[in-house]
Amino acid sequence: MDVKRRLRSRGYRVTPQREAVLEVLRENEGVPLDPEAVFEFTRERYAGIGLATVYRTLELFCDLGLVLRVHLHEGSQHYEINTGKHHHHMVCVSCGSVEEFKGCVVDELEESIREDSDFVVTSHCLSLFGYCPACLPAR
Amino acid sequence: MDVKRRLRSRGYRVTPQREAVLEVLRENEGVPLDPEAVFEFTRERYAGIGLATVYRTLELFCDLGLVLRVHLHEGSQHYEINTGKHHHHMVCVSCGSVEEFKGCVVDELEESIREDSDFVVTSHCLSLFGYCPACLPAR
DNA sequence: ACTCCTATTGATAATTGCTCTCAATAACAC
DNA sequence: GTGTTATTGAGAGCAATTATCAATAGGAGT
Ligand SMILES: [Mn+2]
Ligand SMILES: [Mn+2]
Ligand SMILES: [Zn+2]
Ligand SMILES: [Zn+2]
Repeated sequence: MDVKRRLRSRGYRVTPQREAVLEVLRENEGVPLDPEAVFEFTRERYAGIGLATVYRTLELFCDLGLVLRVHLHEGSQHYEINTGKHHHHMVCVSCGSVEEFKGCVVDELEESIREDSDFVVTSHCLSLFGYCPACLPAR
Repeated sequence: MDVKRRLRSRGYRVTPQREAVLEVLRENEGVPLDPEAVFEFTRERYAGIGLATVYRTLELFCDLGLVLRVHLHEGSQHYEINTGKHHHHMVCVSCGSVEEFKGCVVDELEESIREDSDFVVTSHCLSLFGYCPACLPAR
């Protein structure tokens, strides 16, 4: 694992809790999970893990760039493994299903901003809302 | 006021609390405020207003389309008067200042999605993060 | 393998942002 | 003015997240 090295090189320790959380996120590639869901899945691998540890681990992994925060504008934050492929999400306002889409025009947008404004953009957050194919017929 | 008419026509009542909140939002056009800030400003006009009333009023105004919810991805929700001009925001990760930008490429994006996917997009949420001109020199 | 230092953990308390409840109040149609 | 009922303020309640802290355990050094 490259992750173990990355943790240790920054003074962090490799714990079974952290390994279990990482496994869960990897198994759910493409499915943004909230902390409660990560907690439940991780308990199946490491029964004694505490919810606070899940929160702490998710934040650490975000800092390390292993994991990405996803804002689906629901009650809680969501997280997904960072595959390196930039993308965003479409959320069905009817059933809550989440679909990825790759084409992100924001890179172009950032350029046009560099012209209009003196603001230097370093990141962005984009989510789309609407109806998934399954929910479309019902209005 | 057109707003009074709009409220009454839907069975809502025109109260001094609602008028005070609307005034505050109008005075702060271009400055997304969180409920606590709206509360504090409104108290200067209507000292006895309760925080719950502010929350209820903001939600009502959103439903009526008078006010827009702004996700700056801070702890709390933000709100701004709806001027009818579609735009998004850039947030300085250093000082927290918020700047508007008009050019939104998402409309084009929604089109390309209509081709790639069966998902029907009805709305979107976009925010940009980076450094404002004032904060740039200091890294 | 043993020791020591200290990062990490789990349980739980505390905090935050927001919503609900309910009796008192006040719009406003008549 | 009167009556109906939408609205209000105070405070309880709630859900997500963060802080606290004593106990535990990773792992570098021996
Ligand atoms: Mn994704
Ligand atoms: Mn704005
Ligand atoms: Zn759906
Ligand atoms: Zn700044």
